[in-house]
Amino acid sequence: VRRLGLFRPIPEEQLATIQRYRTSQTHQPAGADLYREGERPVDAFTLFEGWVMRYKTLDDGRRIILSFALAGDFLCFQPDLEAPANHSAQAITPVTLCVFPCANLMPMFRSHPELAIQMSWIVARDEAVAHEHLMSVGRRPARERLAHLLLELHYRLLARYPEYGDGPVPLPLTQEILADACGLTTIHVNRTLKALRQDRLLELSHGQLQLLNRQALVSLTRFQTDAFTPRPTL
Amino acid sequence: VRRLGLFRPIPEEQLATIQRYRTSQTHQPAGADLYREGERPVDAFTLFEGWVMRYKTLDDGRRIILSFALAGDFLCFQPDLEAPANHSAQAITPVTLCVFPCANLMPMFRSHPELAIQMSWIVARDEAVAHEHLMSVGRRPARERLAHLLLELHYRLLARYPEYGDGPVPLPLTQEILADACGLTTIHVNRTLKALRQDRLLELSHGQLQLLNRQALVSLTRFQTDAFTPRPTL
DNA sequence: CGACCTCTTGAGTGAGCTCAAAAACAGTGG
DNA sequence: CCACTGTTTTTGAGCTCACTCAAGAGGTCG
Repeated sequence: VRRLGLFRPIPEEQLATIQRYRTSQTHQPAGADLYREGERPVDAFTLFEGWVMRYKTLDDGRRIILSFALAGDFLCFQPDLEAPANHSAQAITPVTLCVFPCANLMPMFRSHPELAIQMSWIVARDEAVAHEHLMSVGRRPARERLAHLLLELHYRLLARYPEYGDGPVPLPLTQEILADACGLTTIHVNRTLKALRQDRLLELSHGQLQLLNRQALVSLTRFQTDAFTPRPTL
Repeated sequence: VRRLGLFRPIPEEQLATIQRYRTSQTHQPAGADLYREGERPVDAFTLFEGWVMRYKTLDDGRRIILSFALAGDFLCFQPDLEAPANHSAQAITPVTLCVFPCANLMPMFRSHPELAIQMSWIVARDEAVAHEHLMSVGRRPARERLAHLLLELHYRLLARYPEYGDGPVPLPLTQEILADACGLTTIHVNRTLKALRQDRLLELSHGQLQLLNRQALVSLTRFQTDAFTPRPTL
């Protein structure tokens, strides 16, 4: 029961509340769509385990990945909960989710205002992350852009799973996914990774990421941790 | 009194509350910094009149503009209100602001939960706008990118000031600002604007934007209004 | 009437793209 | 355990969109 939606201590009373509004947890296989741009979402989620990507597509197939969600992140909150979703979300690995029917969210906030405040924190953090990506995609060259993303993910993984320490961390992202997150082509991501590897900055293969020179990476990308420190979980 | 922070009707009781937590309105000249990345913000604002840009810079001067705020938008809400700001905001034109000391925000939300819910709406809308920009900057070529931004601004202006109708709307942005919003160079923005003008899609000069072929612009940029419709104001 | 932005145009370069194809890998069923 | 298939990674060659550098024209404000 301790792990039910909790990645930091929450008062007992509040926990009981949350449990009242969520239905039980579910599993989804890799590749499952959690919700789709243009369709009215029925459920919101807290991610327990696994990787999820949030993305948008243009009708000709161009895609941009908005963010990666890791354990503890909340998915599918949007301004108007009755409106169609403005982006899609898909499981990258098999995932475990805690389901909150969207229709329950507003009542939940109204009866437990503390949760509404927490939600505004969560969304504000998501916005800060989006701003960080905007900076990368708009103003950093491919090398810095990719390095920055990998540093971000490494930082977030380590915050969540400190046991990884200095060793390699699992990173189940294809080069195509990295490309869509950085606004580059798959091919150019490949070449850029090769360069980073040759410069002994990092190693990425077989789904494992190893930072070889964190110092150099941080100064190359001017990496700031602010935006990526975890926030309270619902 | 009707225009004090209100761009849509708000119940009397709620209005009284807001007024209790805000100090009176102020004016700032064009170019004034409202808050700066890395410094702890003291006030949050509702913008009454004028244009504000939110932006981030890298230490070597590269800059990206995250969003433009128009009348009714709320500025300077962030996850941790005690932390240094993660981006800067500057007045583009002279502005009129309604000031909320940051220290008052949390107490205000706690005593009036409805406002916390509205804040999460506002932030979620800002996030959706950021996502839209991410799509542009990451996946659209210069022409579409610039046209999309101009359409967005035109759409938002018209929603706020319907009296402009089909005519030209004031757009007090330099090409350098447009460039930093699109992740392009000033020079390339200039050439791209020239091309859009020659193709009779739009006219932009002397701070006036005129759409000449809205139809073509919408289909060129696949413009969706969803993200940009106004939300409740604080 | 200068001084300073902002806008405009030209010429040349390069980072990242497209097209094409081979090599490595992972999952599947026999 | 292996052949088979589809996905992912890797490499080469050539091109183009957007960038840099440079300089002139136009506006605006003291």
